Amino acid sequence: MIDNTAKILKALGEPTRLKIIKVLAERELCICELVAVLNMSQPRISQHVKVLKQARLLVERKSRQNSYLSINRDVLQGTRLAPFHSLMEVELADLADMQQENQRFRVLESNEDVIACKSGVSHPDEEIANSI
Amino acid sequence: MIDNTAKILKALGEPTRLKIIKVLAERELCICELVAVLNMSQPRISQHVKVLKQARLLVERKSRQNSYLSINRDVLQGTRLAPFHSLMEVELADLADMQQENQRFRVLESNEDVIACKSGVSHPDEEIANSI
DNA sequence: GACTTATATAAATATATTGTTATATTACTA
DNA sequence: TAGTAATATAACAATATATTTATATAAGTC
Repeated sequence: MIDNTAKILKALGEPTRLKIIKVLAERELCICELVAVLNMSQPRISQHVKVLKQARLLVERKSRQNSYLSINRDVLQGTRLAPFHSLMEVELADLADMQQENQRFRVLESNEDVIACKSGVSHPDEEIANSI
Repeated sequence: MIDNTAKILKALGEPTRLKIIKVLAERELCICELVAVLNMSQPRISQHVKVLKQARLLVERKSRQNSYLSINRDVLQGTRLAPFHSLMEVELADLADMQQENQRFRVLESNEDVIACKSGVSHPDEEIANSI
C-alpha cells in the first residue's frame, strides 16, 4: 500500500506528467496530439505516458495505429490532494503555467503534424473523412 | 502552480516520506522519536523531513533542543487523491507495510534512545519530570 | 565558558530519472 | 509483401536522489 501510493504520487509529481494529465482532462488525445500540444519530442511524451500507465493513472485505447490516452477515473476519482485538486479545477485556459499549451490545444485541428498523423494519406480518420 | 503541485506530490511520492507522514498523523513527534519509530538513521530522517518541510507539508515546533514535527493541515486538508486518502484512512495498526513501525510506536515511551533524548540527565522533560 | 545533546549539513557513493538521438516494432495500406 | 506511419525502446549523457559516515551547528546544562 505504501509503495503503490508512493508510485502514484511520484508519477504525478513531475511537471511534464502533470501537464499531460491536465491536457487529458480536457479530452482523450493520442500521442501525436500530446506531442503537438506540449511541444515536446515524441520519445519524451511516450516515456512519461509509460510512467503514468504503470501507475494506472492512464488508460489506452487503440484505434488504427493511434494510441488514445485518457485519465483512469477509477484511480483518480475522488482524489483529495488539495493542490492537485486545485490544479485540476482551474480551467486550462486560466492556468498561467500552460498558456502556450492551451493555445496549441485550441488549434490542434489545424496543426500540420497532427493532421498528417491522424488523417494521413494512408488511413484517413473516420470523422475527418466524413467532415471533409 | 504546476511546479508547486509537482513539488508537493513528489515530496509525498517516496515511501520513507509517506511513512513519516503516516506516523505523524498519529501525533506530533520529534526527530529522535521518528528515528526510533522508523528505525532509520538520524540524517536520513532529517533529510526527508527537510523535503517535506520545503513542500510545506510539515510544520515544526521547537521545544528545548527538540524539533517537533506535525502535519500542516492547511496544505493537506481536503486532499482528494484517492490512494493517498485511503492510506491515511487505514489505521496504522492495520497497515501491513508498517507493522514494525506500529510496534515501535506503541512502545515509544520505553525506548532507551527516546528516553535519553527526551528526558536526558541534562534537561528532563516537564512531563517526564512530573511523572517520575 | 566547557560540555552535552538534538538536529543539520557535508562529502561521498550508488542508483534513479530525465531528455536526446537513433533505431526497433507494430499496424496499416497499396 | 514491401513500404510507410505511429509509437516504443535502446543507448547515452546530464542531473537528481537516497543513503551512509563524519562533522558542524545550535541550544541547553553545569
